[in-house]
This record gives sequence, C-alpha cells and structure tokens, in this order.
Amino acid sequence: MSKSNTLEKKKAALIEKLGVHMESQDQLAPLAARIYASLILTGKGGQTFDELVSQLKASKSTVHTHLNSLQTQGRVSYFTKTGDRKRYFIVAPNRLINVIDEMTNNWNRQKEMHLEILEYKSAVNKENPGDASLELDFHKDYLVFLEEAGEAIRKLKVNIIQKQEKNEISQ
Amino acid sequence: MSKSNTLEKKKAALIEKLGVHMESQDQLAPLAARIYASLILTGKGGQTFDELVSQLKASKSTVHTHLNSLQTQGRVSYFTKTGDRKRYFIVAPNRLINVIDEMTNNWNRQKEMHLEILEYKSAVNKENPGDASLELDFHKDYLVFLEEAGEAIRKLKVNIIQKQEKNEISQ
DNA sequence: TGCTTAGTTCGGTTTTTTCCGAACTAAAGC
DNA sequence: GCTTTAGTTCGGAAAAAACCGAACTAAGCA
Repeated sequence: MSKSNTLEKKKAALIEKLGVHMESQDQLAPLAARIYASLILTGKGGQTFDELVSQLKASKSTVHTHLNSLQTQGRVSYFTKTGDRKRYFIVAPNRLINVIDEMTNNWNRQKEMHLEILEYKSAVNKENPGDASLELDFHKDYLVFLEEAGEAIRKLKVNIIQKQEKNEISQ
Repeated sequence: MSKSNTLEKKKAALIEKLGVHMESQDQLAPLAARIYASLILTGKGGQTFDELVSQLKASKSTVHTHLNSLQTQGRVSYFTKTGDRKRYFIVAPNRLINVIDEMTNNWNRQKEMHLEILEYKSAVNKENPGDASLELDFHKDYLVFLEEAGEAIRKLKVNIIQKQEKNEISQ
C-alpha cells in the first residue's frame, strides 16, 4: 500500500487514457470504462466498491449500476475474503479467451449479414437480368476475408489455451 | 426501375436489419446506418439525395449531415452524370481494403495501450517488489495475439489486392 | 431577370444516455 | 436491540446525441 504519489498520478492518467479508448472500443459509458480501466490496472488484488467510488469521484449508485452491467457482460467478477464483507472486484479471469470469442462471434454475425445481402441481391438480379451493377464480388470477397480471419484467430485461440494449460501444470 | 413490390419490401426490411447491425458495429447514428445500408444494397447505380430523403422518410438536413460525415469517414462517395446536377451516392470503392486497414489500425492502437499498461505495471512492481499480483502475462499474451492477428490480416490484404489486380487485367 | 432544382446552414426540439441523491435493505458486531 | 458497514433501488436531473424545419445559396435554364 506504499504507492508513491507519482504512481498514483500515473495511474489516474492511464485510467483516463484507457477509459477514453474503451468507451468507443467496447461501447461503454464513460464511468463504466473508467471502472474497467481501473480494475485492469489494479490486477489480481482487486478493488472494493468504496475504493472505486472515492477514486473515481462518482456516486455509489452509478458505480453500482455499471459494476453490475460489467459483470453481466462477463468483463468483471469479484472475490471475497473470509471475515470481510467487502467485495474485491477484478477483471474476469480468462478475459483474453473471451475477447477472442467475442471477436469471432462478431465476425460470424457479419458473415450472416453478408450472406443475406447476397441473397437479396441475386433475387434482384433475377428480376433485372443483365444489370450487374450490384457488386456481388464485394460481398463474396468480404465473406472469404471473414472466413480466413476467423480461421486465423481460431488457431491463435488454440495456441493460447495450450500455453495456459502448460503454465498451470508448471505452477 | 421495374422493381416488384415484394423486393421493395425486402429491401426496406434488410435496410432495417443491416442498419441496426451497423449502428453498434460501426458506431453510426441510426439514420447514418440506414443511409449506408441503403447504399450497400443499391450498388453501383447509386442513390440521389432526394431518393434517400423519401425512401428513409427523413429530413433533408439530417440526410445531408450524415451523408457528409459518411463521406469524411471514407465510407461513401458519389459520382455525377454530365448534364445532370444530381449526385449519385455510392459505397466508396475499395471499401474492403479500407475495412481491413481500419481493423489493423485499431489493433495497433490496442497494442500501444497494452504496452503503456505494461510499462506502468512494471514501474509499480519496482516500488513493490515481490507483489506479482499484476498479471503481466495477460497483457503479454494479448500483445502476442494482436501481433499474430495483425500478421494474418496483413496476408489476407495482400491476397485480396493481388486478386483484384488480376480481375482488373482480365476485364 | 426570374424560376426551378439540388443542396446547405443553423437554431432549436426531441429523445436517449448517463449520472446522481435520498431512502432503503441485509448482515455483522457490540 | 441498536449501530455500522456494504451494497441496492428508484425517481428524476443533467448532459449529450439525433433529428427537424425554415430560411438560405448557387447553378442552370427559360
């Protein structure tokens, strides 16, 4: 707990920077992003409700609401210490795998959208043959891209899981 | 121009669906997402300002504002026909490459953020040695992931460009 | 020169998001 | 049983985003 003043300031500045970044990146409300950023920078030790309230100078109710939604989103979880009623909030373990999964899910949704668009466009082409202004190729290329990007990420996921398993054994 | 009523309805429904999807995906205002969706479904023929206004039942000013920002974002452009003052708005050519570039830029920004976090965390560790609660590994794994994902996407980009060049020659 | 078409600007309304405060609950400790 | 701690709920204020209408410009043409 002997953190120097400079480090406190550095942390506040990084919370701000990370917060702004994640507001748009993860579509979080400003304060939700700050909470999440703070937990990232704090690590496994976690932060209590009150620490977050005072550090971020926000109301209890707002911190509460955002902590809740962060938890249902699977970004945040907490642990307790026996004989201590406080909750210690932390970044959910396995976040890296979650991020990867969210990314692939997202790409799958995009794939479905483009398939549906292709369907619509070929229906239009059937009524208006010889038009060829509908750029089917764009969507086909996009689909190939999504397919291959997904494959690349899937391989990375396997690698990461294997690496994690190895680390657990050697601990 | 002899589009059947069923197709019109199908288009409206798809605009809606694509619109909702892109509102969150690309952080566009509802109407901006509808405009963009409509242009995607319309293809190279493009749509005029007035067509968009009447199809989307929105005000000229709103359509104008959003068309403008879509253009500065590089998502939309337009062409004109000689002797016709109207502008025909279309999805910007080369969108696929743009999307890939945006993705890699995004990942680069994330890399910088995580590097900065690692820097902060090792500064903390220097003041508090033997703590080890700061999970440096998470960020290191994340960086590896971003690095390799970026590499995979870069290869895809090269493939797509080569394919496009081949197509242009054979046309 | 006046009229029409195509697009633009700006002030302000509506809607949505974000946040807060005050009152409340539930559990532990004295 | 009363107090403190830790968290929760809910009604609504404040701020931000999205959208609109009316007045305006600029270019072509009658």
